[in-house]
Amino acid sequence: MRYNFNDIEKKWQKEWAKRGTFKASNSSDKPKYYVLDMFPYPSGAGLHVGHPLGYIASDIYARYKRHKGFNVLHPMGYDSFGLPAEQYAIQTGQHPAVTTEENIKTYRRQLDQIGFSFDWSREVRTSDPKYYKWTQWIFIQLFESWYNKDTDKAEAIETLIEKFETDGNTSVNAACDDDVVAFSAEEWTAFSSEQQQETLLKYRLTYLAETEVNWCPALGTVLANDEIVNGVSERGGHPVIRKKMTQWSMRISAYAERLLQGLDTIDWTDSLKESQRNWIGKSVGAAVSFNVKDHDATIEVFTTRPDTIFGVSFMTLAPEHELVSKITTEAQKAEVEAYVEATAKRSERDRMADVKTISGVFTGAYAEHPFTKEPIPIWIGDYVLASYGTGAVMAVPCGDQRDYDFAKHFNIPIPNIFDGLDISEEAFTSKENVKIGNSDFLNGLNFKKATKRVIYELEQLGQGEGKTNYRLRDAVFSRQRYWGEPFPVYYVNGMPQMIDEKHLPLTLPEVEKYLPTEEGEPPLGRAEVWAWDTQKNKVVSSSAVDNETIFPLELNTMPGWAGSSWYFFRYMEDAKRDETFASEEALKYWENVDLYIGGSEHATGHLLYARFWVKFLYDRGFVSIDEPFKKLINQGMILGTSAFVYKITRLHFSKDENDEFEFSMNFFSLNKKINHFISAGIEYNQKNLKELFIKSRPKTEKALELYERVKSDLDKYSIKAAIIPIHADVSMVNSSDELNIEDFKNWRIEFKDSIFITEEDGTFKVKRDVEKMSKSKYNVVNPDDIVADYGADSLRLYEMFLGPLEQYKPWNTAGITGVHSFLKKLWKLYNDDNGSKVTDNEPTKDNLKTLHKTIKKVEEDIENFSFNTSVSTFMIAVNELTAQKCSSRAILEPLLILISPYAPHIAEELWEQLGHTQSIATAPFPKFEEKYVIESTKNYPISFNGKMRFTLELPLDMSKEDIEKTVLAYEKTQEQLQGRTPKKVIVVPGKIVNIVG
RNA sequence: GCUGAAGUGGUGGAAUUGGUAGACACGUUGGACUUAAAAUCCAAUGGCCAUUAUGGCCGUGCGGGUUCAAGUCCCGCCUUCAGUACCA
Repeated sequence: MRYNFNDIEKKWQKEWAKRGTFKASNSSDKPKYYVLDMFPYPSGAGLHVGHPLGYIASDIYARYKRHKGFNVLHPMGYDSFGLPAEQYAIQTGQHPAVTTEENIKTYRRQLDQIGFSFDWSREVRTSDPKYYKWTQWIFIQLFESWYNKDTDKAEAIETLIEKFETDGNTSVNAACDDDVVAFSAEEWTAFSSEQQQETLLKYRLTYLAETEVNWCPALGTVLANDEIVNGVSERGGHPVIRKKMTQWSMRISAYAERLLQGLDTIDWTDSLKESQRNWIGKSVGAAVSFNVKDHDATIEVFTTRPDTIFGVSFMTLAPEHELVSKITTEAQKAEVEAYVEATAKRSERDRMADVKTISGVFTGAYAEHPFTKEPIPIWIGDYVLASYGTGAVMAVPCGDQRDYDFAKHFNIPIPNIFDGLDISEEAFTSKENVKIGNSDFLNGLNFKKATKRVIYELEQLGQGEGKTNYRLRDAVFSRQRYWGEPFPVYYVNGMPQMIDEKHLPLTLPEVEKYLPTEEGEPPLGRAEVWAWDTQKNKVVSSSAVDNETIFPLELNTMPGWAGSSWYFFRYMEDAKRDETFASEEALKYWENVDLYIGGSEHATGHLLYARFWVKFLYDRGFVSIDEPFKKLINQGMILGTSAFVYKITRLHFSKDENDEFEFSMNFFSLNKKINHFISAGIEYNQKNLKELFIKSRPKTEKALELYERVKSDLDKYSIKAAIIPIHADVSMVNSSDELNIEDFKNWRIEFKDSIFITEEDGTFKVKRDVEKMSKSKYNVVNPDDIVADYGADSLRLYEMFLGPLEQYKPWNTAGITGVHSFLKKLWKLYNDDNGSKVTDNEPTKDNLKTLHKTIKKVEEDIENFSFNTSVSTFMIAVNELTAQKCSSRAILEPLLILISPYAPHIAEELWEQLGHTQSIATAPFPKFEEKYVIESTKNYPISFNGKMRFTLELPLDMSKEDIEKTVLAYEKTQEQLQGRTPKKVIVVPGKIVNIVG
């Protein structure tokens, strides 16, 4: 019987679906375990072999947990809103819903053939109205909430209104906008409805605010930093400017401290926690206000070094700072305006990354030092970012390197306020070993004491206070796109109103084009039916807007991270999805995700937003946990191995210093279009290049002259070829890096008549290089092909075998034969030409030893997510058992269970052959027994001065003293010592012997 | 720039607490089987030197250090990759 993987795999995939083998139950006696993958965006290109890496790992773990007796929830779905579908819609006019549906079908087919144990009955799609109904619902809850800093949690907005009605806002300790003004209860009641709404908006957890965005006027849209290259749009190369825009924001900053503290309670890698900590960016310091001379204005700054306040010699504002236009003097106006304009063209990332070029402009205005009352010049500089802190810094050049560089560059004084420290070369930035000097009442104090004192003095003056600042900014939640969740919002007199939840979902309207409108409104501005009728409670024609009962709807849509911030709860619910986002029973039963696997690129986006929403839902009592992902593992990326063919562009000839020249390849051929390619590795081969030269025919008289001259004296010249590498599709290259020349010629019309300089044996080699797998690099490997040629089990094993899960590693299809032949060997252990050869024979000692050391190793590996090493372990086990001619059921049956999480199809098939009628999926994991692997002797490495010279087999229970005696008496030891007496002998029982001397 | 991660044979990688560096594979070379190819099986395979089996020296990005012993720990560098707030 042969190992017919294609039939076996199809058979079991069908069988699992039919039997509902992997359906999770919401009530079970077994302990629960929730294994989740970050759900994919279904792109038009389908899956390549890099995508399933994490899914295979999580599937192995899920299957392992089933063997270990857990009720496992292992679902999958699609993050199906997103830009690519919209781009495609803009280009082709096809509705994103249609292309998304097609893409999902492809994904599903591809996922199915890899044999994942997903419970597909719980699938979610973020673009499904039944799903985004609840995304909209959560948005409404956020709108109807505020953050009470006293209770340190989100509360219903009604409790805030109550406070306003009884006390005004003076006693309210809330996370809110900076610009709230104090009002009394009476004032509150006297406010108009609009005033009240406007005030509440400053407190709500989602609110409208002016935010800076990258605006591209030509495209009429906002761009991600990513879509901007060198200050212009990636598509089309249009100019991009920073522009303020009213958008929905999420008050994630209210949760900064809890998001930080929560990290201590979850099992994530340190590097990932570190990224989040850094992103949240907590810093403790002081807020200080500086009065501006001759203006009724103050500049608010945050500083982590209030102790250095006497070292301030200038202030720097972000060019976008609102005070800039107010305080700039007539004389400086032109220069300042030019600088502001220039800055608007630079991206934030650009400004942050570029520390070498120092730029800035003096505004002509002065601030007043809070203590000395001395004037301080106010500058603007693009190293200060508007969105960071208050958008202004008090510059202390002696204590901050950027300030120092700025001061040096513009010849601003650098007062030294550190006792006994030299600052003539660079700033002293450490907080350690500081003694403040030259600073009035701070003289002689260290960092800690000076900070405390200065904050006290600032408070006395009413010009500052101690403050903790977070780098984390509120998250912009509006997108000027079509393919996203519509906001359940309409506007009455410019004030946002929520649509009642019983009328949800508010579904996306039809539009004739997916582009922004001519007026620069988002695509929803094109919808003809997009107004809210408050009487009929439904969407009606936009032309019907009368601002009395029919109002305009919000035109922005939600960002990609909206739907992905709560989808893990949706999977928990199976039956009551229409009534609730997830029922209380389901939420209670599954709690949170036990294991989450996904890419590290989500470290600060998705993973932070999801934690924020979960904490919010927890505060409001909708869920019972406040951290969604207990354990998290980042899988690395599988990279492509690109193939390059070398194209010769020029030949460079040299004889001596005075005789050097080049031929362009265009010189030679009669037809310009002929390309010359040279096999990789022989590009400097003189013989080949000279042959090429001789065979060529120059086109012009002048070239012919030169040609003849060189040809007659060719031996004396040395030739170098100038080459450019060109991507060739990896499917045209075999495992020995040889190019299929015919395929390559037919690939593109311009290669048709190319000339190929091959190796001696007629082959043409490509140069390999590792790059990201992508269509444009022609290095994409489709899992469909791998499954067809080698089977899903081989693909699964190979993806794991490639290396550690977290690591980035290149794909190389050639290597898959190794794991494939392993599966064939495994098959042969159970079958020969006449069918099954498994017997009921008693296992030998060796058989048991092999099995049990395999159980131990594999179990440890799975627990440590070291899947690559367990594949090696299986190979070793099968090699050993084959050599032992093992046919014993007592060995081969448990072996199948060990392998089944990795290669489930072949395991099920062999399991069935052994007479089982139940799936292997829930067979109990074999138990490791120490007694089968205990050794009585150890082959000790004997080292001399740390270098291993030979090994010596000794009993493991031999005492240290006896080992030393035996080793020293051994003849090879004496040979090594050559009469010397060892200074020292180190014996580590069970490990090593090292002789020093 | 900032933050995070990674550098070990021709290639992917192994060495889990400092204790035999290169497990397991790929590739390559040689051999068996075959009319031939594929498949399968066997052997060799870090580099250099020497050779009669035996051996010797070097070797985990670079430079130092700690230790009886360093891929592993410490200090200082170099290189590559990722994230950097509207790609998902």
